[in-house]
Amino acid sequence: MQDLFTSFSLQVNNRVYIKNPESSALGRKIVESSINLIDEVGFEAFTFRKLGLEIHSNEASIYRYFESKYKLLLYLTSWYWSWMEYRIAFGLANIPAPEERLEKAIKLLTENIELDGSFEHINEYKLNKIVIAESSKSYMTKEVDQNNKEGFFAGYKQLVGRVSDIILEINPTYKYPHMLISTLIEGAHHQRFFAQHLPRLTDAVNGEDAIIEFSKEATFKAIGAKWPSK
Amino acid sequence: MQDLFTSFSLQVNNRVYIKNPESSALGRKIVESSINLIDEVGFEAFTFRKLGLEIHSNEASIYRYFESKYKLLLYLTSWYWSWMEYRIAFGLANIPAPEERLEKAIKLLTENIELDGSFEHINEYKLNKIVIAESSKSYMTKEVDQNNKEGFFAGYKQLVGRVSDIILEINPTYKYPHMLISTLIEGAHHQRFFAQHLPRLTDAVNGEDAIIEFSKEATFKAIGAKWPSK
DNA sequence: GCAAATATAATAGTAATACTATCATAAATG
DNA sequence: CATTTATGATAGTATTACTATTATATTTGC
Repeated sequence: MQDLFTSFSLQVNNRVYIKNPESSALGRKIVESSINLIDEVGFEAFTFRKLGLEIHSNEASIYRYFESKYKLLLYLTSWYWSWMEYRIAFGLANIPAPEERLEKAIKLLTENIELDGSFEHINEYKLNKIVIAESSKSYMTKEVDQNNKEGFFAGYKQLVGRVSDIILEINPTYKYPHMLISTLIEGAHHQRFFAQHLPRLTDAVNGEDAIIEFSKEATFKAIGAKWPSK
Repeated sequence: MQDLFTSFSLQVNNRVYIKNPESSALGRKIVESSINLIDEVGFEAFTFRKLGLEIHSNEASIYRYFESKYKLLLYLTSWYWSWMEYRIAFGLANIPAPEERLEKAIKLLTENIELDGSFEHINEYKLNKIVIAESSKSYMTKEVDQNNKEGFFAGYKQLVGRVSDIILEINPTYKYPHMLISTLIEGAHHQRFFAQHLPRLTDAVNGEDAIIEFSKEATFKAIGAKWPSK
């Protein structure tokens, strides 16, 4: 899988950038360092000026790739969801039983992400932390409808749709597959944040990943099915 | 209930403000107009300068009540959770069956909020919209641990704890009551936002409030109980 | 191998933001 | 009625989120 990915780049809506950052060394450096910097200082304190200093380049040069730091955040989150969909597509290939596919999808969606090194300039571990802590800032804005019209959330919606389809395979009468999956994804992200910063909002259980277990259990019970590994 | 509230003010951690806005006409005006203005322009575009113009007062005067717009947001969200806990305390009083109490609590936590006029200077309808769209910006910050230490999220944690206790009354062996409730609250908020702006992430069902139904169903199934109104 | 196109760097500039400081005036209180 | 306290008016600072201009590399097409 490593080799499959190395000469492979994920698709991101081309309206989130002015110039494709994948197309040049500087562009990749911008993406790579923005992940480090946002992870380090948080999105509010992150500026193109600081990023320019960090990569020994120029603020104005960064603006030739991204219109604003919000667009850069949209780029990062879109990339993430596109990556997640590939992980799921590969992970579920050749699993015939929809219950098993669903269980695997839930695991992939809710597990802790580790650095996997498939993409040289993207640190998936840090990107996951950014998506958890900052991604709501990319859609909880006054521009959400405009951005939605331009297709900036297409990847996320497609991912939710795909996993919902598995639910409908298992239980075609379940009424809320999209709600369930989007709640699950956002919920697991929130729980990872809470576990670190507001533990009273979670329930840590030793010796297991409580967030994955909770997610699986809640999902399968909601649709009235048994999950394979139980 | 209206009369119970009129001479009644909700408790907010006194470290989120410099001077208690409940203590003066200007303070109440600041709170009232900040709700209108944040609802109108969004939290990013909201500034104390604009708020000063709006209320024909002075930027510097507002800074005498709140250290920053983030603290003001913390004030608003703390007030909201404190209000929600009162709604639940009143709403569940005299209901002996824990299943019924849980069902009522879920309804109160996830329903659409309407203006109820119990507090002259607070528009609960708009405040609910603000909490849905902006509250994550009050804790998804680099200062979260510091803020947590100072007790800024105590109201929210207490609310989650209280509802979790009802779950444990119904099913003392359920392992994830806090996760379930915090996921439920955040999830329902997200769903209300998605329903308006990103409907492909939800499932609208005619003639019912799908978000409340989904929340009840998922919660009771997760803990292995039947909900009374079913 | 060189001209022309293109990308990047360096610098400067602007309006707005998120404050702080100072001083004057108005309102409340003892 | 004097004094404390709250508010208003104004100004000032560092930073942000850009845009514009010009100079210098780097790439490419012939």
